[in-house]
Amino acid sequence: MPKEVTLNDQICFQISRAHQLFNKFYQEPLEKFNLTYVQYITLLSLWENDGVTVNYLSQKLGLSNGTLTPLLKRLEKAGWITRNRDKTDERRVLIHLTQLGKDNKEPILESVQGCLNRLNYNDDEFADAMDTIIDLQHRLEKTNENDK
Amino acid sequence: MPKEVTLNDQICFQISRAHQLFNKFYQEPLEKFNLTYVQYITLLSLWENDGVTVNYLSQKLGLSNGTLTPLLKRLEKAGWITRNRDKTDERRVLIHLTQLGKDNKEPILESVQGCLNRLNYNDDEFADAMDTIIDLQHRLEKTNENDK
DNA sequence: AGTGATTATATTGTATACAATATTAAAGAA
DNA sequence: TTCTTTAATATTGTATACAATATAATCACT
Repeated sequence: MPKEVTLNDQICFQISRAHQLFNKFYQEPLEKFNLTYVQYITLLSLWENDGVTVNYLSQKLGLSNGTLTPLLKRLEKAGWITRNRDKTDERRVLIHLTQLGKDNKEPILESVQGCLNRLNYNDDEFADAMDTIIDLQHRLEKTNENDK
Repeated sequence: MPKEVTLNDQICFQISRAHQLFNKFYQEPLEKFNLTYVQYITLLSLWENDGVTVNYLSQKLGLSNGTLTPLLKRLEKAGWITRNRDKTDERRVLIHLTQLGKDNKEPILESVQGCLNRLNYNDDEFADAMDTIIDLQHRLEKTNENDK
């Protein structure tokens, strides 16, 4: 007799839930900066590498340019970044952090870290959790590759 | 000297990636049924419990009614479900599977299972991965609770 | 029965998210 | 140099996703 397929047994569903919970989780530490979770992740990438193209961010964040273009415009409007055509290659748009974007790195990271600490992961637990998730990604990527 | 905060070290980011990859992963098995991943998850819940309210689905799926109402209307339009006001309590909308929705349970599950098998999880690995994700959810939920 | 509070769903506004298409610029070929 | 191809970003259309608000029905209390 085949086992019944239930919602809660689906790993995709549990990953979705974790994703939703993270979105909610980040609301509190980011509220005072008027940032969403995805906008924070974008800034995180820019704090690592500034002055990059939309395409670079798209690869790094795993988001399409159809998602990024409006998102970056909102970040620009809020004063965190600038968007400028590359003078040497006018197809490209270069994204740079503004002084505001640079100055707020530490306060934002502190606010987020304060919340992350409340998750109470010790180093081993955290490493194990990351390994499990990365391993899942690899399995999914391998399978997705085969589709092409 | 404090460690640098990088994108790839963020567990939230890795969860997001896994979520995105799952969305892509489900495209292939669901394409022939013209279903999205979230629509599939909704049907999965209805195959467990049919004739439920929007509110019930909202709780079960962890989605707001602002998300579910248009999603259910699309499922209705495609012929998978019906939406009817409860005669005994006209505030409620009861969601029922159509014959099409019932008849396609097995074909859809088979199509999905065929892809899931390609993830190559054995029972122990799968159980461990699920435990890790559920544990993460609990940590996030506990923290989110404190915010209220 | 009347009314205030509660419940259930729908709507609105904003923000992801991506596929497909369009636009423009650069690079390469004839 | 002109033409084709390629590359980079933007736009459009559809689908999540949720907070805040609106609407309507029910419940609880007097």
